[in-house]
Amino acid sequence: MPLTVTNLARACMLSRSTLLYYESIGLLARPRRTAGNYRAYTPKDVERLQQICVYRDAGVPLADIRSLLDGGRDDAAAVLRRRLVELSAGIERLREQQRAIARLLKSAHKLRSIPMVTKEKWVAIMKAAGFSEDDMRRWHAEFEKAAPGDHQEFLEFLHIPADEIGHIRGWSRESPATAPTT
Amino acid sequence: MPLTVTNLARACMLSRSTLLYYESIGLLARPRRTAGNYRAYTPKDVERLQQICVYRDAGVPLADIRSLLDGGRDDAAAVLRRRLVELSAGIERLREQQRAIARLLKSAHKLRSIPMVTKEKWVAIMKAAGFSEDDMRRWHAEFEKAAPGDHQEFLEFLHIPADEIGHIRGWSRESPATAPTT
DNA sequence: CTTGACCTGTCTACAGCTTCAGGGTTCACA
DNA sequence: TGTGAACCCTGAAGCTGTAGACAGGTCAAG
Repeated sequence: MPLTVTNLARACMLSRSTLLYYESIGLLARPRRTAGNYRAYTPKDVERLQQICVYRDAGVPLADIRSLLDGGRDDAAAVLRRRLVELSAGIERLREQQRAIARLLKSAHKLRSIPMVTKEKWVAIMKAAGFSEDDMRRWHAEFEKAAPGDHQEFLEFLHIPADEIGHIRGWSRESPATAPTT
Repeated sequence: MPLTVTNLARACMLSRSTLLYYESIGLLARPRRTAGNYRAYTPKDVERLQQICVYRDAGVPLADIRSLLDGGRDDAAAVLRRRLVELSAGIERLREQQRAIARLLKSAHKLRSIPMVTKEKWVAIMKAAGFSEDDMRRWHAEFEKAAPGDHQEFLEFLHIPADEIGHIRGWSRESPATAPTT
């Protein structure tokens, strides 16, 4: 009546695959085998697995668990304290997501339209992408020259009022598309 | 001056790879290309990406984001509320881990020895694995017959006192290893 | 014309598993 | 003795979302 892999897995609330995986990465030693080549776990294997589970339940990465149990000399307490810090960060991240969702739901009636790209946002994006004011002027000029229709559409897309659109397209036509940077 | 992939990525605090990945899975449309085959993103692309980022920041899986933006008709609010529930569960899991670590650290002086396998634990494991009292008796008998030395070692391993070990091995030898289940 | 900073697509890796394909073993029951 | 269910085996591939490396194309400036 050897202790087989599925039985041990059930006893430890893990899946058979998980045990096999642990064995494959060397976290769990290869247990002895029965005549029929079935895994037969010994109490030592079980003890090891239980230790693994303790750390696993604490969310310690498998690599760390291995070094704790094998190398032995990394202080377990240090690893756990490090994990504690990670956990705080993790919880904070999730809370941040909760807040983001709360904000979205609060403006639920606008869900369809978020996020509207406005002139301001577009400029911010382009600036963040490293475009200078000059770059943008040349970009408009280029756009106006190459595809005036699309340019108009684009400006409408940014929800810019008609008169300002006229203004922009005006100076876009005047300024040379390939003007020097200075 | 087209808006290229790296620039857009930087502007949105993503990596180039991420944008390429989104494009590869069809979450982001393939943008138009310049003469030199560079990606040139339009405001529409940018808007799409911004919407993606909004949901991404809320931790919504990419598949859900796609169905929200494309299929359109899964209620965004429903997805967000579902995500909210997941987040609560996630936070609770992390808190549980914190508690587990706290318990471990409280008994720091014992860190070396956790978790000791005792007779009780072993029996619990075997029971959880579906072994009946009878199964275990037969198991002992089998063990005693096949490898008496290992049996002794195993019992010591479980921290069972010497006299009880003698007792167990005694009846193990007497009872037939292959006794019927009844 | 070269230099250097961009861009291109493709491939690999990460964690921690799960699932699959294509078999062998064990055991109770007829 | 045969059959079927419920196990077991190995090895490989797939999953999520992202990061980074690679070899080569493109482009503006000197």
